[in-house]
Amino acid sequence: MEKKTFGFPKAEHLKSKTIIDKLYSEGQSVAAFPLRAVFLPLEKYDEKQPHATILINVAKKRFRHAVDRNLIKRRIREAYRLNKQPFINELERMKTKMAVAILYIDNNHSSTAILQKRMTKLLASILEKRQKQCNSSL
RNA sequence: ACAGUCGGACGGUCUGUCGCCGUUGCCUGUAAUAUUGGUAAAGGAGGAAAGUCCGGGCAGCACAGAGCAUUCCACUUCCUAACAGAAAGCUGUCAGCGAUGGCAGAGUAAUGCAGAAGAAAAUAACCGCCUCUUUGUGGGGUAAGGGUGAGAAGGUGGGGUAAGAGCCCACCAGACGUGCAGUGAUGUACGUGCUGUGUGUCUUGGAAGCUGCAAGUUCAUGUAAACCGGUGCUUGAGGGUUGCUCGCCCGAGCCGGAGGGUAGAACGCUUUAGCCGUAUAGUGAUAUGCGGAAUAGAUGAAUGACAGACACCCUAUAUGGGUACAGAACCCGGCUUAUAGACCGACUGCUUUU
RNA sequence: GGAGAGGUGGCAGAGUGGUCGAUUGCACCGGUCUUGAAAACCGACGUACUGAGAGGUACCGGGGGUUCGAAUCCCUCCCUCUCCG
Repeated sequence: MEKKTFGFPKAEHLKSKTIIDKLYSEGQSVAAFPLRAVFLPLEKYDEKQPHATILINVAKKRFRHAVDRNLIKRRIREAYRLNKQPFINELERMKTKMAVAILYIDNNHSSTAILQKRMTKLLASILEKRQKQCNSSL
């Protein structure tokens, strides 16, 4: 059963309200302007679940019109979709499942090229922080 | 031609790469039409999807009846499922040379109020004018003139008079009555001297049960039909009855405290008061008949990202720049607001041109 | 998505057709008291334009309308907050 490398199916969307609440209250954050990620490793390790579930959020305060918010969300989604593979592989190696919220923290639009660059950096820094934590806890 | 007014209709297209959503077919898989994964096909935002300002459909709850309140609408006729909307008209007023556009318009029988200013805000006499006279800081007449005000007893001119006044006359504005035209608002002719402004209460006619798809229905998960206090069980606790009252109905629980569980799924969910074409009726909104096409239904929320080409616009050329407003959340009918560009039809013309 | 509530000096908060550019409290400024400060008391106190000054005009989220007259009533746009299974 080969999984697609660039897909972003429904199972990878973060939907559960309980996990989201927990994520925002207990999760840790990492920034790579204009993006910010809040992430939380999950306690249960379920084989059927994907390794990372993602939530993308653009604040209404920053962009009043729905058209603008949709455009940014779509660009972020594309950036994640095209650059997620190294991140997923690493999580698979570490045997962790993770919930991640990606927030947009700028008041201006950003081009797709910039977002893609920033996305790779963001995902790398999440892994770095997670790695440190594991080491220190051991 | 140019400038403008009104109405209608449109609001990018194609190719490639990588994705998302539900539908259908096939394969996988199964006890099974469930579930999982794969694959193919044809689809996948708007004229305003927006604001949520009105009106419905739909859903749940409520609804014996009576009275009293409350809110909204208001020129006329007409359309509609309905409306505070649309259509065709009427009157007044403002803007424009004009086509045309904006705004206002139920009634006044009764009754209340009108700050400041002003003599007085409606049985009007401050100044002024005229007159009488017992010459007093007096009596009477007078709404033409002054000043105040949004508004001062319809307006202008003439006659008339002591001075004046619809007191009389002409013209103008309104009201009422009659005739004529019109379904009607209203217009028009004649007659009657009938004539202050604004705004409440009120009157007349019409409408309104409440809550909204987070409505509501079903399933899953999970426990606690447990514990403490108060009150009640036909001598009626408590509840429903639309805002209130009467009256009526239900009938064994109800209120408070401290705590426990779930925050998932499915249905509702898209085929209609809808759209297109055409014929007939109507000035028109619209109605009726016939024929035709139909594929968004997501739910931390899909309908895209990137690259290229074309098309259109701007600038003197392009190698340059630009292509609006804006994203469905149960569904429709309107209104309002935002909007680059561009098309069709009808009409208007002051200063313009032929 | 739907349903409501509100916007007034620097801040809070009254005013619901006429006396209102605006009452009250806090803050700010000046004075009294004190060696000094606080508290208390007294006084003054919005912004812009205009004017020598006295004063005048405009402003109650923005823009229209009704009215003789609007913070108040009506329409429309903007912003803020609350509620829902």
